[in-house]
Amino acid sequence: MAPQPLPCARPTRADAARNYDRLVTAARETFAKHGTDTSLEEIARRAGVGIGTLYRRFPSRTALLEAVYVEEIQSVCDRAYDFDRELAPFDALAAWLRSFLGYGLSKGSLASELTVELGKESPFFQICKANVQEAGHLLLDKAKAAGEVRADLELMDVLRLVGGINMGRDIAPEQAHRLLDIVLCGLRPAAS
Amino acid sequence: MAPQPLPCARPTRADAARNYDRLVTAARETFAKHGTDTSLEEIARRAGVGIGTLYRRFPSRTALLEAVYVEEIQSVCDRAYDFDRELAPFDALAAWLRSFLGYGLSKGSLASELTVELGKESPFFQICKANVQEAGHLLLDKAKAAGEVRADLELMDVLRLVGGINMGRDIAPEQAHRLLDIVLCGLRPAAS
DNA sequence: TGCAAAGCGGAGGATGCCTCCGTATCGTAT
DNA sequence: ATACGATACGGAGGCATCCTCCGCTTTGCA
Repeated sequence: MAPQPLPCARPTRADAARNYDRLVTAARETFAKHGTDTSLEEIARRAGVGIGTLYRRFPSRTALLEAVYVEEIQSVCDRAYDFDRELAPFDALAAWLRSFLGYGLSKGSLASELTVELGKESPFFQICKANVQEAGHLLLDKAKAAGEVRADLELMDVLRLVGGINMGRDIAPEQAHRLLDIVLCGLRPAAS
Repeated sequence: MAPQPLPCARPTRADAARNYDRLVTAARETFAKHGTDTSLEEIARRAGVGIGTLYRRFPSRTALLEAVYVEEIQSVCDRAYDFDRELAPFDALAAWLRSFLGYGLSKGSLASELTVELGKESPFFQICKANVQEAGHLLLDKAKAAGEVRADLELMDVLRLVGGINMGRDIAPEQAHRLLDIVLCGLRPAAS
């Protein structure tokens, strides 16, 4: 089953669409550079729109985060299918988790908020989560079937663990990868 | 080597000491009940002191967090020595990490902030960290010596991993313990 | 008992969140 | 081309929080 397309809230009217794009672009840049606690007024200013416009389109800070990063999460999901095709079951899972982690690292503190949001209820994230879960299940189930990971693993546990790795802001990438290696070892079937 | 005593910023003058205690107590209760994003003015109000007094004593929200929880972190450290005495190496390490995790869980979102702070530079946390590391090294090194965990583990990696588990707020305790079990498996020597 | 040092506390400036509504712009029907 | 209803814009302003600053009070000591 292919992942569901993401719903898109981009408005139809020309001026509205233009402002939507400006806001998302400004938010992407600003969140990446200055962290997700940048004031929304600052983002509106950079986008050259009024604060009212921002709030009409994105009722909450989270809504803006969603719009900014949903697309990139999707690309992480998509990669799962490539890995599945090209690698052995465990390696595919490992590679995917690595890219999942890498995605988080490249986004700095943003990753934390996004991973936290995985538990929340928002139209965007519901679908995102479904896509992540679908991709994850594919890889995890194959690895289970091949006997290369413990059969009692729950996907959300694995994701949460990987997500937790870069929760502590400013973790060094090489440390993050060491942590992931520990987790990957933990996924292996218990040595009898 | 016994852990170092914690430096105590408790002031000497009677009125100052009284207010210090009131603030810490109010903060402890309020953070526990309403999360760490309670306004500092609210805490000052509950403590029955002015906001100025709070800020003079605790220049930042983090400083207040430190004062509140340093003592409890210490108790987690202390338990390491009990575990060391009473359990086999790996079990002692596991038990300690479990209590480390349990400490975090019981504090809700506070745990995140504290774990993040482990990387920071503050007089309080420097010593805290030293104590945690000392306790952790004791258990980890013994487990390594017994060949019950991988020899290449770094203590801070392990702590960060465990700390990361309850970074995602609102994790269910049983899920948290499942995650810890995965991590514990990951600490084991690679099955040859 | 008197006094200097230490402490107190809240007014107030700065900033951020979010709402509301008068004005401007767009798309379309004529 | 024009007119008009729907849609969108944007910033003033209400509210909350952060944090600083400084005149007044309390304390401990001589």
